[in-house]
Amino acid sequence: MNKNICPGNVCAECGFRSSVFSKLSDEQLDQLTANKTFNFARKGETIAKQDSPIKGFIFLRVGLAKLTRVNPDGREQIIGIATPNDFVGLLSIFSSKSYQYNIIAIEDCEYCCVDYNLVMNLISTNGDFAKTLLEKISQVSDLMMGTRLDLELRQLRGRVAFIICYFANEVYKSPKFNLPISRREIAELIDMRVENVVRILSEFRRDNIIRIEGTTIEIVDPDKLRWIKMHG
Amino acid sequence: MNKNICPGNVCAECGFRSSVFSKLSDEQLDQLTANKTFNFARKGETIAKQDSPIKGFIFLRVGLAKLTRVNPDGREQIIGIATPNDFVGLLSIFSSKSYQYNIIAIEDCEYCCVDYNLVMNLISTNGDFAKTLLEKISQVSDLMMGTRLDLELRQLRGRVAFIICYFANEVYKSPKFNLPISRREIAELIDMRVENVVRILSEFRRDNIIRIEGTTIEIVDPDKLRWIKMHG
DNA sequence: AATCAATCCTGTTATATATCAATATATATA
DNA sequence: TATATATATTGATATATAACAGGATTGATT
Repeated sequence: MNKNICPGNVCAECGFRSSVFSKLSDEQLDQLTANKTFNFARKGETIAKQDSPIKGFIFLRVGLAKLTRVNPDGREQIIGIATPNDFVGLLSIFSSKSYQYNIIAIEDCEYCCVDYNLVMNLISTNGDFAKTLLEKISQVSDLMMGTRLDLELRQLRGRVAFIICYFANEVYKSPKFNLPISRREIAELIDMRVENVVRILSEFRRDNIIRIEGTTIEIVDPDKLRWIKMHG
Repeated sequence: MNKNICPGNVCAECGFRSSVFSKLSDEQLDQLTANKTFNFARKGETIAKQDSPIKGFIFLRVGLAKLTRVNPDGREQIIGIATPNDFVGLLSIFSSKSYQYNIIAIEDCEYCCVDYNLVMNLISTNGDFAKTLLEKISQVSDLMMGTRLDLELRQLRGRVAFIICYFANEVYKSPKFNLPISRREIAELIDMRVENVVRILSEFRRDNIIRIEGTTIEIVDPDKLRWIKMHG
């Protein structure tokens, strides 16, 4: 990892500032900025490794990353996708000395890593900052939990529809997008088998619900897709 | 709900004190104690209702409660069991003005409800308290998430074994216990159908893995049960 | 261009789970 | 006590999903 100058705007204007750190004084923010590293991760590279010690708070500036874990059977499970301006791994940072999940870039990423001890000190001295952090953690946790619970009681078609809508609405905010993960990874994300992911995608294409061109997916019939997401 | 004198030990000696509020000064704790209500809930009664406004922090002193939610399809899902000394609903209390889940007693319960605004003020003024809270939230969230993720990739036999082990090891700390929930509720908890819960329990009994007498369950062959939990 | 490996895709078959039906048992209510 | 109502149970059947097999396509490497 390289400690570099952040190539983007200064922190005060970055998503970095606007979200979790908004309650810090200018002085405290300067202190933080001085104690962070700026990093790149190419697609496929690991940003953090499950069970390895937590070095700091990871703020994803640009790109997408997957959060994965290897379950006891050795099967790999993707538990979520991190998008720009996310604090990744926030969930477990207060309950463990090591990361509970792998964080792996699925697009080229830029991220900042903020010193762990410094943040901990700020929490102790700045209660409003702590409150913001509590809110953020709570949101992230709620969202993830809600997503998993939603997925659990859908069957395969519903799950595939769900994930297509997720990328279109939440990640790319466009009905046409470049699917950043393989069929295998979709399967790992929504707990199904690769063959069935493929099959159902083909089925959706056959029924003119989506269009597939190489790695690009376009939603053609959003109503029907939404219906399947809810009732499939 | 009645505002009563707590019949147990004073807060300073209660689980209440020992966990999340350990970093408070005596003065702050007194303040908190003065602003809490003590309540009973009989088996089946609702302690908090999904989508209703959050009144305060709920601390479960005695008894068991289930956390449920009604998903968009109207199907009821149990997302977890709260045990004594749990802060229930902690997960969403910072991200929402209303409860994300129902909290329903499955045994007679005693619980305290601590004033919301007071806790919020304490967070702002006492950073170490905030940190403790962050840790607690993080733990709860991790545990719940981990449980759901574990359950997701098990099949039915594995899930049933999981839930029996859960009650024996985590809740009652004994191989013989009184199952506090119905077959239907087990089904809602581990995402399966009542008939299959019954069927698999009978199967386990037939195979001399458990003994069932009325509402009592006893684990007879813990090794085999653990094996099924892991590989079933 | 040739080779290899990974991913993608489709059909067939096996297995797990849900659904339906019918009865028994317990629990609440009048 | 009698009657209704929810829960528990078991069997038969339908459906959804996984597993297996074989081929097509893509991408990287030599």
